[in-house]
Amino acid sequence: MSSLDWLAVNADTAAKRLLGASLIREIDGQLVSGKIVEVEAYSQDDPASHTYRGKTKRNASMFGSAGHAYVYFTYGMHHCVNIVSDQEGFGSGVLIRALEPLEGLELMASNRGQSNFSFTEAQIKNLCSGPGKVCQALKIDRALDGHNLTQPPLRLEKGEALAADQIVQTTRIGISRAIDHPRRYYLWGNSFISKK
DNA sequence: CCGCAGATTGACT
DNA sequence: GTCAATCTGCGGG
Repeated sequence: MSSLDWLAVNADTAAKRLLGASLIREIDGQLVSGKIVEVEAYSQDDPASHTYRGKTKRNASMFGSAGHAYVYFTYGMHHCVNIVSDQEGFGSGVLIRALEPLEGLELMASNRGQSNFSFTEAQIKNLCSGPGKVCQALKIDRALDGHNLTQPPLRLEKGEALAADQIVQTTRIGISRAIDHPRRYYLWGNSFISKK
């Protein structure tokens, strides 16, 4: 079932389509999921993209077909997950920067190394408000690099269509090149994003 | 509340 | 050898 054809489009279009979709992780029979509320687009023609200088061992899955995962390790301690977009052979993907937690919040907290999780607003907002946090909460690492997102233990489900005015477009975070390219998108008014 | 330094590993030059 | 699509805690205002 290649039901992720809707991601075989340029990274910016895929990014906007991914807002509102759900990422569902299964860990030992337990479900952990969240709604995608903040993303960034990267592609081979973009100096800020890992694929800008061509295919390497690290970024190979970003050149694969749409709807697969690209997971990389950075800063010596964090993983980040992208959803591959566009055509096979063109290095393109969408970084998942934040989720609105839906299911398995206690397991998320546990995965994040937090104890005494008590569902306060502040604690819930701290679970998945950043790309490193998302991977920690959903226990995503390079073992899932290249994974097909139509299959367990990590799946993607399309959300409801959004009105254009629900999406905010702005510049990306944490990069040093192409810092003026407005390729970051988030849901307007959503309080689970990493930053305004 | 805000800004910044430190942590720590692997991939690429 | 350099540097990274980050997070956290701490110190100052």
